[in-house]
Amino acid sequence: MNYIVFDLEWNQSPHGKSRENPRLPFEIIEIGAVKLDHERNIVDTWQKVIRPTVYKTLNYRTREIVHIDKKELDAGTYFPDAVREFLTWAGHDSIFCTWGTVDLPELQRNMKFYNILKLLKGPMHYYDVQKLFAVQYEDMNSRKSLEYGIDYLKLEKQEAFHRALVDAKYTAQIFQTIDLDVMLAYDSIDVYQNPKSKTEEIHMVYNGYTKYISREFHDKEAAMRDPEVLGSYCCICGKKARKRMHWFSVNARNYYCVAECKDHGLLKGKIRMKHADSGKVYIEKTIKISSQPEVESIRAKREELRARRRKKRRETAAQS
DNA sequence: AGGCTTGTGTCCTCAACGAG
DNA sequence: CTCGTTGAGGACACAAGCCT
Repeated sequence: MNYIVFDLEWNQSPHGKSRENPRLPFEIIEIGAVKLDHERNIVDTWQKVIRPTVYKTLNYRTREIVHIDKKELDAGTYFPDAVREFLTWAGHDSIFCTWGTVDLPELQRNMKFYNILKLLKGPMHYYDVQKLFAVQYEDMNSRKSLEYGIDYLKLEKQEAFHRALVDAKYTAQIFQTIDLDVMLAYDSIDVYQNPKSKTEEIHMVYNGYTKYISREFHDKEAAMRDPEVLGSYCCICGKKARKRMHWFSVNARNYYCVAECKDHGLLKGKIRMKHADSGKVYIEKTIKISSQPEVESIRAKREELRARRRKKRRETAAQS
């Protein structure tokens, strides 16, 4: 088993949104990758410039960021050939690692455009090094730039950022500093190819929380009627926990609840609605260990929401 | 410039319910 | 019965911050 730390550079329509191809808003122009063995020693690298077929000139903003000239692009590899070679080089039992959450979806969107998405089965586990960096060095929820991470760790900046192999190397260097237990406790799941059937649904148990990714439902209401979606199970023992506060929403996408496990105490649940490509919806549910003060603040949040609506109504009623 | 995510806030509609 | 109030929540806009 190897780790494949990769990075992409991409381009977009040079003439604005009105003249973009809606199936491919971003076109990959370079793939760079570093292979690490199971002890995270660097053992190989791989890099290819991709010859664009959709946007043949660079968007002015892309030109400012990515230092690739037209000659290099014109001499590049046709995307499907490059991806086939990349995946073969990566090997089937490897785990991908990227800085942030966007590279894997972008890779798959480009693959879908060229009708070769079947070469990469999803959903898949991967390591988001940007997230691991936040867990180990920051406040857990921050998302910093790659350069911030390199500066923070005082690693040498020999090569300029924003070439795929360079950024992949920097990401790999940061990845090497992440404690094994942090890494194992915080893997990520890419759901560009979200679960379609009950058997494809994902149930993950982490240190202190669980994650569930559902199959597709016709709409939000159908999802919020499903017993599996609504259930709150203890993230330690897996037993059904008793609801202390029913699912309530702050907006159209997020639902919260509080439950209590007989043996392991207070739990907080969060449901996030996601839109699948097909127009249907699926949900991501996390259940975490909570505490009395946190439950109080959730309750306060709900009360505040109600109070604000009440106040608003009073004001509008007073005006008319 | 554009995509994506997360959090906030506003406005509107719907249904339940009690008062008159 | 109608009306007003209330909770609930959908639709949408906006602002950060990442990514290129």
